[in-house]
Order: sequence, then structure tokens, then C-alpha cells
Amino acid sequence: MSAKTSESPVRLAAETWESLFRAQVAVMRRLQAGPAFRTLALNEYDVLFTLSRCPSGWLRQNELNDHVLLSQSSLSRLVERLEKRGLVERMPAPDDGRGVLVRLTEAGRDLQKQIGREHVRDIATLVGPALTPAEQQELLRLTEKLRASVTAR
Amino acid sequence: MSAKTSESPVRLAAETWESLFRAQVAVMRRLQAGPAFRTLALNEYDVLFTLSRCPSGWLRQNELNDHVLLSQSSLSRLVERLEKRGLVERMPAPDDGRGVLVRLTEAGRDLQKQIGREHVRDIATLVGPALTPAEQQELLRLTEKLRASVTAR
DNA sequence: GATCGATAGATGCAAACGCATATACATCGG
DNA sequence: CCGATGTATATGCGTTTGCATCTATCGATC
Repeated sequence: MSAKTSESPVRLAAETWESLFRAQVAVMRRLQAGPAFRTLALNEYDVLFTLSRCPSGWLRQNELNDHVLLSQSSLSRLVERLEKRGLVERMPAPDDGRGVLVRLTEAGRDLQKQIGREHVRDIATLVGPALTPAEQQELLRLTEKLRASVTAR
Repeated sequence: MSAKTSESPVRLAAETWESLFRAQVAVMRRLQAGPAFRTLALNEYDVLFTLSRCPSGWLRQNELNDHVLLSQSSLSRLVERLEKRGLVERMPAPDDGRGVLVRLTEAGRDLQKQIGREHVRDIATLVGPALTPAEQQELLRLTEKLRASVTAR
């Protein structure tokens, strides 16, 4: 424990966030350089990924919006683009006349799987050598705890 | 240690990154909602912040580019906008006729400090209650180790 | 010191973005 | 039921973004 990071709780929190953010930038830079993002932008892949993890298949557009770092209007148009490319389909929500449900098409699911595999390989070569498995487990636990706490409020 | 996350090294690395990324999105969402980003977009603040941390004051534009998640052309124009707003100034690099040096103006330094203070408060209220000080220290250590490893190659 | 590949930064252009707002539907109090 | 208030999505519009490309300079080789 260095003197620097124990000066004050506020300072520690700020430095922790700063470090987390920089790590994210560094990893993301490398990932974006790979060929996986040639055909699909990060946010577009992220939407396909989120949909692929959804048990029922269908997801409300506003729920999608919680996972992605995009404004509501941008997500609306992003989904529109994905629909035009035949990667997702939309239907009106049966229980809410305002809502729209989104799900992957067969082509969308295939593309997500294909890019996902590449993506996972890239991540493994970046993160694997950086941290021991025990450290990765701990990092996973801490970031999950942070995310849960932040989204709770 | 759950069975799920110990299936394979590749899977563990992918899940760790996924969790880190989601935490970053969740925190960033909250930060962007605050009034601190009303006057300055995230990337613009990030540039001012990076410049404020630079010992000599002057920083090469291409070095700036390593810290920010932006293409070279976008950063070029971003700095141009900051210059027009009187927040930074540019000068040709004395030792390299191709290069450009950037530094904060007085107004830029003031604005960075002002937004930085707000920013730090927001972070403290998000991260502080989420993790114990010891956990924050550990998260700081792990993300710094990850960043160092990734940027090394 | 001329040539050639590599690097730093700027710029044209189309695509994507966020903000403000419009529209349609839900929900609640009377 | 009806109006008021709130929520889900779409759209107009100005701004920002990335890609491709251009110019200028660097550094190495001969």
C-alpha cells in the first residue's frame, strides 16, 4: 500500500477509477485494431452480443440501452441499421404499444458467434499473459461488485 | 471460485474483460449524466486532464493520441476545437518539423481543475460505497498491471 | 546529398452521434 | 371515462467521428 493511494478515500476512489478507465482504453485500442471490428463497429457488436446472451431471445430496446454506452436516439438508429443488414428483427411489444422488441436473426447469431470467437481469442492473448488466473478471478469479482453497486442506484 | 469461471483460461480472460468493460460502461453512464460533462465532452476533458498531468506542460499530439480512444484525425480536430475555445495552444515541435506540441492555456488549466473537482466528487460517491478501501487498492493494482502489460506490446 | 520507406499531422467526405423535440401509448387521479 | 403526467421510440439537425488520402518531414542507405 503506497502512501500516495492512501491519502484520502476520495482520492483513492478517483485513482481507482482512473486506472480502470485507462486499462479499458488500452485493451480496447488493441481490440479495435484487430480485423474483428472491420465488419462491425464496437457498439454494433455489443448489441448483437447482448441479444445473444438473452434467454428468451427477445429484448426490449430500452433494456438494450442500459447495457450500451449510447444515447436512446443513437441506439434506435443503430438497431435500424442492423435490421437493414438483416442481423436483427424488430416487432412491436405485445404488452406495451409503445415498446419494440428486438432479437437476432439467424444471420445475426452466426455473425455474433464468428466475431465473438475471434474476439475471445484476442482478449485471451491480451489479458492472459497480464494477470494470473487468481488475479483475473479477483478482477472479475471486483468489477462485478462495482457494476452491481453502481447500477443498483 | 465458481465452476463457471474456471472452465478454461481463455474463457476466464474473456469473462474478466467483459466484466471490466461492463463496469466501465455503468460508471461512465452515471458520470456523463452529471453536469460536469455539460460544457465539455468526455474526450475533450480527457485531453485537458492528460495535459494537466504532463510535467513539462507541452505534449506531442501523437503521444496524446495514445491515452485517448480516438483516431488520429479526430484528435487533430478535437485539439483544433479546444484551441479555438482558448483552452489549449499549439506550437510546431522544435526538434521535429512534422510534429506539433500542445499545452493548456491558463483558461484550460482552470476549467480542467474545476471540472476535475466535480468529477472526483461524482466518482467518490459511485466507487466509494461500492468497494472497501482495500478492494479499491486491489482493483487499482490489477488494472494498472493489466494496462502496463497491454501497452508494453 | 539523392532516393526511398516510414511517420506526424491536416483535410475531404460519408457515416454515426447526441440533443431537442415529436408522436404514440401507458398509467393514474378524479 | 377523461385529462394530466410519464415513458418508449422516432426523427430533424448540427456536430463529431473514422477512413482514406494528402503534404511535409524524418531517418536510413547508398
